[in-house]
This record gives sequence, C-alpha cells and structure tokens, in this order.
Amino acid sequence: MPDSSYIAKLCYDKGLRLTEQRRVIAKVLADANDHPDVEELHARSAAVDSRISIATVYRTLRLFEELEVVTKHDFGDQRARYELADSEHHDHIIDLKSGKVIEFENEEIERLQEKIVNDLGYELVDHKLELYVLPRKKK
Amino acid sequence: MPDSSYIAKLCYDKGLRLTEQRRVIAKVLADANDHPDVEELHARSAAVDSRISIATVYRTLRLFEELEVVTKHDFGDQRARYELADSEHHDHIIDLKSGKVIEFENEEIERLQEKIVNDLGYELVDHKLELYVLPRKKK
DNA sequence: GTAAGTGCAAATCGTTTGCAATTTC
DNA sequence: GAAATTGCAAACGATTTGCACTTAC
Repeated sequence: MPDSSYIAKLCYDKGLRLTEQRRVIAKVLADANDHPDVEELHARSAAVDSRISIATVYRTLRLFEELEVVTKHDFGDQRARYELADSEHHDHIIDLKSGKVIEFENEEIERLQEKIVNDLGYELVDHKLELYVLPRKKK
Repeated sequence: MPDSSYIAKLCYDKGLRLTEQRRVIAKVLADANDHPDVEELHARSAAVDSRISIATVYRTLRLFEELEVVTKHDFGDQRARYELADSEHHDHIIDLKSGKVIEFENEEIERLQEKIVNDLGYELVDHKLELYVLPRKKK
C-alpha cells in the first residue's frame, strides 16, 4: 500500500513537482481508512491547508489514479469515492442501511472469474464485485 | 422477462396512464437486446414517434426502474445503461476493446457471495459483478 | 373535466478546463 | 527564469425539475 513518501518518490521519478497540495492530499489519502468522496477529501485537505482548491483535488486524484496510487470507486450514489491502491485487489460489501463499506477478498471467486473469461477467450484485466446488503433479521 | 403488454398491465394496475410515449419506450426496451444509454433509447423512441422528448425518456426510465421492469447499469463510462429486468440476476463481462457487453450467470459465485455476507450477519439484497476483459493474445 | 403526463428550457450536480497568477525546480 | 501547477470561474455532460400545455381516463 503506497504511503506519502512513496508518492513523493513517484512524483520525483516521473519529473512531477511535489507541491504542498499534492503532499497534503497524499497524506489525507494515506490517513483515510474509509472511502471518501472528492468533497470530503477536499474538506480534509483544506483543513490542513485552506489554499487547496477543489479543482486541484480533482486534478490530483486523476493524476494519482494514472500513477495507480489511488483507486476510484462508484458505489451507486453519484459521486466517485477514492482509496489508496492496494497491491491485492479487494472487493466491497456495502451496507445499504448504514452506508458502511466493508472490504473483503475471496480467492475462490477470483479463480472462478478467471476461468469464466478464459473459457470465452478473454484475459481478465479488472473486475468489480460489490455486495449490497442489509443487517440480517433474526427470527 | 417483462414485455410491452406486461408493462401495459402494470401501468393499469398502478393507476398509471398508458401514454403513447410509455408504450413506445416500453416497446423499444423490449426490442433491444443490448444495453442502450438514454440518448440511444431516445433516438430509437423518437424514430417511432418524434414527439417524444428526452425528459420523458428519463422520467419513464425512472418510473420503470421503480416498477422493477428495467435495470440500470453503470459500466464505467459516464452515462447509465438500461435493459429489461430479468427474473434471473445476471452479471456482465465488458470487452474493453470493442465495448461489447456479454451476460453470464454463475451459480457457484452466487453461492459464495451468499456465504460471505451471511457469515458477517448480513442478508444479500443485490450484487454487481463486472469482469473487464481484453481478447487473449495467443502465444 | 380533471389529474396525470408531457415538452421545453432553465436549473442542478459532479466534474473538467482555459487562463492568468503562482510556485517548484 | 521556465515550465509545471494552481485558483478561479466559466464550461461541461448527464440528469432533474418548474411550469404552462396536453392528453388519457
């Protein structure tokens, strides 16, 4: 999982400038353990440095996405949500009641996915699995 | 799988008026075997009756979605795509090269999904599984 | 005839962009 | 000092909505 200093190195390697804004946004992302949307990321960043505009947050997120240091999600509400890219792909359970998002991995499902597309002559390059759930009522 | 006459009956049952526009849009949906976006649905509908506005297409799709006769998808491009609701849930393989969408079902994956959320005390109310693929190169 | 449904154009929401001003290197 | 990056506000694309007009019942 990339951290702020990893991002700094990446910027350097790519000839990108390590601005105050990028540093702050990287740290905000590294500190988050939820899946904030852009407005929330802007709020958290602006709390550290009020000069950061939302346009820069959008631009920086797009940049980080291209560098593959963040992953963009769409959980059915309109706006995009972000998290630091994980080396292992993981999927999400969305609790429709509380809005809480739980991460999980399941090797067997991954294996089945590979098999399905391979049998059709394809190569799996990405996948998205989201389970929308509600708390189970006891009887 | 609902067809036009089923939709007519549903409108009747719910006290909704069966307008020319709804009739046309229902037929366009029933005739489609792809996953058209709103603009495309509007184009197909307007070809039948040019009086149909895009606002009505949006309103009708929202209505049909509430009635559970259509399913709305988001395949990673921006706009929403629609298809008639199927009684069996199915998932999608998206060929990133051609944009083609292939439907599939896999009982074993469904079973694993149920198990995952049950073990966490949840009930699965919906899920989304999308496999993004590219044609496999031979070696 | 009346309430539901429509078309139109304006509004909204999330996101992107042109440009002049500001930084980082 | 030059090129990259920023902030601002305007532009954008998909979708929604207010309102006067139309239509199904």
